Amino acid sequence: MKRKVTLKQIARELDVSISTVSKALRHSKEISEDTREKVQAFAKLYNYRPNNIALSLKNRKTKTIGIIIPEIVHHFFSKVIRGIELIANSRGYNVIIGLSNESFTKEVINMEMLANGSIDGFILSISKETLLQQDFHHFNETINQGMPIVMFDRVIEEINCDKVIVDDLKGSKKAVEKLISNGCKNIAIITTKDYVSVGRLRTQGYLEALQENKISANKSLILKIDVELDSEDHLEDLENEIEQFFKKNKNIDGIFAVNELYAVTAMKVVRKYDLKIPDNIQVIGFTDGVLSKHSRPGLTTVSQHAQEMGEKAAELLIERLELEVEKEEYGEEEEHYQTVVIETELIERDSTK
Amino acid sequence: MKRKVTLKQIARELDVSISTVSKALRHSKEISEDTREKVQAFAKLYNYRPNNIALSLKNRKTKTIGIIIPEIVHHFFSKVIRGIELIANSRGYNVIIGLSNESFTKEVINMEMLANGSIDGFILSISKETLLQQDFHHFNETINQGMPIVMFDRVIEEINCDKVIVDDLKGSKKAVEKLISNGCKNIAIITTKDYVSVGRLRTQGYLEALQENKISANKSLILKIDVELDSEDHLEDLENEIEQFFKKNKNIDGIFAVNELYAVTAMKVVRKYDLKIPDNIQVIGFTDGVLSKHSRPGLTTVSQHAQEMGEKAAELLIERLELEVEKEEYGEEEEHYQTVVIETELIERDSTK
DNA sequence: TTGTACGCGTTATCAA
DNA sequence: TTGATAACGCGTACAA
Repeated sequence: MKRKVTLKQIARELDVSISTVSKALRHSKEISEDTREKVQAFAKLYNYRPNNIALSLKNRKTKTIGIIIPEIVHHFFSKVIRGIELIANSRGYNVIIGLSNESFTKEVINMEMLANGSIDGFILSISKETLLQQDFHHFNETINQGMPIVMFDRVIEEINCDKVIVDDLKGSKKAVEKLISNGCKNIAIITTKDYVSVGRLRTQGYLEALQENKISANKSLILKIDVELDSEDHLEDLENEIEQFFKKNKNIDGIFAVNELYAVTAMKVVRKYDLKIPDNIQVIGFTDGVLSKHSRPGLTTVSQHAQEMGEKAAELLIERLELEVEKEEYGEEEEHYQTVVIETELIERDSTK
Repeated sequence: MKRKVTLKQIARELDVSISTVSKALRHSKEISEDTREKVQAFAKLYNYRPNNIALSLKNRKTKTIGIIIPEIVHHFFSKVIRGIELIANSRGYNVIIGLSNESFTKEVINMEMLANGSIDGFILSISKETLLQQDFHHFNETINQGMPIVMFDRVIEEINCDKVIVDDLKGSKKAVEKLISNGCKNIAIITTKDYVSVGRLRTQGYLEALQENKISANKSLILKIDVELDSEDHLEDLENEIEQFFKKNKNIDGIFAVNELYAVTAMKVVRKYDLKIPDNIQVIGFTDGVLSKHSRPGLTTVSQHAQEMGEKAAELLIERLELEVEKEEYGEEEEHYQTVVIETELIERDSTK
C-alpha cells in the first residue's frame, strides 16, 4: 500500500528542500532544468497530486459548492443537481449535498455544518417547514458572513441574494389559458397551501387567467393540499382528498395541477368515475418529469427546465465567487443581486385536446 | 459583514494566546474559570465555529464521503443517495457527489479530484462504459493508496473492497417463477447486454427459473437492449426495438423486464396491439420506482430496497473508516472485505394475475 | 494557569 | 539556482 506522497517526502527522498520541489513541479524556471526533471520524474512515478485540503486552507477557498435541497428522490431536484454539477465540474468545482428533508432544523444544521469552511457558497431551495415558520435567520447570517447564496425555485423575496426562479405565474397562466381555449368551463386547480411560494404563484396565475377571460373564479374549485399529504408515503390520503374534492364538484371539465404527482393522482381519480381524458376532462400538470412522459394518457405539462435552472444557478454563484476575489482588491462595491427567470414551456401530450 | 472569526482573532481581542483560547473553548480545566468564561462568552457572541478545513488538515480526515454514481436523475440512485446521506449525517459525515454520467473518463477524473484529500472514502456504482472497457485501474489505485471503497449494485467481483448488492439472481428468479406459476408459457425477458453485471445476473435468474421448471429457454425470447437506447432521450428508439421484438414473437404471454423503464415501455407496446394486461400478457419489472407505482396498470415489480442499500453501504464505509484509526495503532492486519446482499421483495400490483 | 512550539501540506516571499 | 521562513486555522505536548 503506497500512501499518498507529499512534497515533504519527495524532498527528503531527493535531498532537496520542500520549496524546491514545489517550484519544480509548478514548472518554475527558477529551478535548473536538471532538478526540475528529476523532481518531475519522481513525482510522476509516485503519482504525486497536491492535497486539496491543504490548498483550500492556503487559498481560503475550497472550490466546492454546497447544495441544500429538501429532497433528492424527486425528478425536479435531481435534474437541478445535474445542471449544477455540469457547470460546476466544467469550472473546476465540486458539489457537496445536504438534504433538509423539508425540515427547518435539518436545513439549519446542514448549512452550519457546511458553512464552517467546507464550501465557498450555497445553492439552495428552501424547505417547506422553513417557509411555514418564516424563520430565515440562517440565510441572512450566512450571507453576512460573506458566503454567497443562490436560491432557486422556492425563494424568499426579501433575502439579499441571487435567485433563479421559474415564471410560475406566467407558466400556470399559459396552462389555464390552454384549457380555456380548449373549451373548458369549470376549471379546477389542485395546488399547495399558500406559504409554498410556487404554489401561491401558480394559483395566482390560475386566477389571473380566469379573470382575463371573464370567467369568475369559484372558490370551491380550488383545492389546497396540505404538506403532510405531499409525499410518496401518503399517496392514498392524497388520492382520497382529491376524490372528496371531485365528489363535491361533479361539473369539473378541466384540471390544472401544480405538480406532476397531483396531476397523475387526479387522473387516477377521474378514471374511477369512468370519465374520459381528454374528452370529458382535460388535465395539465406542472414540471416535466418521468410521470408525465409515461402516464396514460401522456400528461400535458408545463416544463420548468429544471436542468437549466441548475446550470444558471451554478453560473451565478461561480461568477460571484470569482468576482469576489477582484472585489477584495478594489474594496467594497454596492452589491447587486439578480433574479433570473427561466421561461416555462407548455408540452402538449394527450391529456388535453 | 462580519467575517468568520478565528481563534487568532479572539486571542488578539482578549489579549491571551491562541492556545489558551483553544483550550478554553474545549472546556479544558487547565484554564481558569475566569478566562474560560470570558473566552466562551466572546466566542458565542461572535459565533465562533472551528474551521472544517483546518481540522481536516490537522486530523488527516475530512469526515466526508465521496459518492460516484452514473446518473442522478434516476429513482434508484437518488434513493441510494438518500440512504447514504441519512446514515452519514447521523454519524457526523458529509456527502460529496460526483456524477460519471456513465462515462469512464468522467468517472476517473471525478475520483481523482476527490481522492486528493477531499474525502475519506468512496461509495460508488460503476459506469457502463467502465464495465464495457473493463478498465478498473482507478479503483485499485485508490484502494492501494489506502482509501477505502464500497461498491454498490454495479460491482466488480475481483476488486478488493466491501460491496453491497441486490440478490439479482434470486430476485429475478422469484419474478419469473411468479409468471410461471401464474400460467405463463412463453416468457420473454427484456434485459441489458451482458457486461452490465446486474443485467447478466438477472438474465441468469430468468434462465434458472425456466430450467428448474423444465421449460426450455428460447433464445428468441431474450431481448438484450443496447446502452445507447437506455436513456430518457432515446425513448422512441427503445420503444421501436421492443416493438420489433414483439412482432417477431407474437406468442409471448409473460414479460420480465430488468428495469422499470423497459417494463413500462413494454406495456406501452403491448397496449398498441390491443392486448390486455394481465389477461393476455403479464408483466413484471425490476426496481420499485415512481413509474411502477403510477403506471396503469400498476406494475408488479421486484423491489431493490435502494435506500437500504445506501444505508448499508454508508455503514460499511464508516465502520471501516473508524476501524482504520485503531488499526494504525495495532499495525497491519489482514484485510477482510464483506459483500452484503440486500434481499429483494416482489411487490404485486395489477400487471400480474 | 498560561504560553510556546510544532505539525498537518501547500505556496509565496525573501534571503543566500 | 536553491532554501529557509511564514502563513492558512487548529489542537496538543511540553515548557514556563
